Amino acid sequence: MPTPRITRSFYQRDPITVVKDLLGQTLVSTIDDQRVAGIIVETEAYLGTQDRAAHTYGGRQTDRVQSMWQDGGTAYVYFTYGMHHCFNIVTQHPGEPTAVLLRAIEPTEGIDTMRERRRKRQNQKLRDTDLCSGPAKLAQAFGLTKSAHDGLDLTTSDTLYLEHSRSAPLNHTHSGPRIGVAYAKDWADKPLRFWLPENPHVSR
DNA sequence: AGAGTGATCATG
DNA sequence: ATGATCACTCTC
Repeated sequence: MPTPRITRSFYQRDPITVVKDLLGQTLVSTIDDQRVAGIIVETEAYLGTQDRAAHTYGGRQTDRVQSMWQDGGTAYVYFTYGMHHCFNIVTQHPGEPTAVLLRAIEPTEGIDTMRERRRKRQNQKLRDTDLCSGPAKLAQAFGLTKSAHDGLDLTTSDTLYLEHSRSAPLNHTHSGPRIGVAYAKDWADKPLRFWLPENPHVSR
C-alpha cells in the first residue's frame, strides 16, 4: 500500500475547502526519535490580505509571516504571548498568504511522549483530552517550535507531515466564529472555525 | 477573571 | 527607540 501522505495539490486549494478537509486527517511528527500522531478535530481558516484577523491582513510581509507567502503545504509556526507556539498549514499558492490553524487533535500515537512534553510539574495529572485540546497545547505535544519548524515543507519533510486517514468525516462538520479574534471587527463573527461535533478533544 | 511572558508590530 | 498588543493557557 502506498504511503498515504498528503501531497501538494491538497494544500493548494482555497482555505475554506482545506479547513474542512483537514478534519479527520492525521498529523505525524518524529522529533527527538519520538513519533507522535493524532487525528485533526478542530481547525480555523485565515483568509489572507482581506481578513482582519489574519497575520497577513493588509498585505503585511514582515519577517514573522514570510512562511505564509510560500506555497501551499508550508508550515507556518509562530510564537505568541511570550510562551506559546501555534502551528498553521499554508494554503493556496505563493503570493496568496492564506492558512489553516490547527486548534485541536485527538491523540492516537505517542501519548506518553505527549504527556511528558505537556507536563509542567511532576505528578500533575493530565487527561488525554488535555494533551492537544488547543493550538498551543498541540504544538507543545507534537514538539513543534518556530525555530525548528517554521517554513518546513510538509510534503517532503521526514519529521513533520500529514497522512490521509479519512477522506470524508463520518460526522458532518460544525462551524462557528474563530477564537480570540474579537479585535477583527466585521471578520470576528464569520464562521471560519470548524470541528468534529461530539469529539471530546476539541478546545474548551 | 487575572497573571504570565517576550517576540512582534506600528508609531515616531 | 518605545509602548501596546497578542490566532493562548493555567489557576484562582
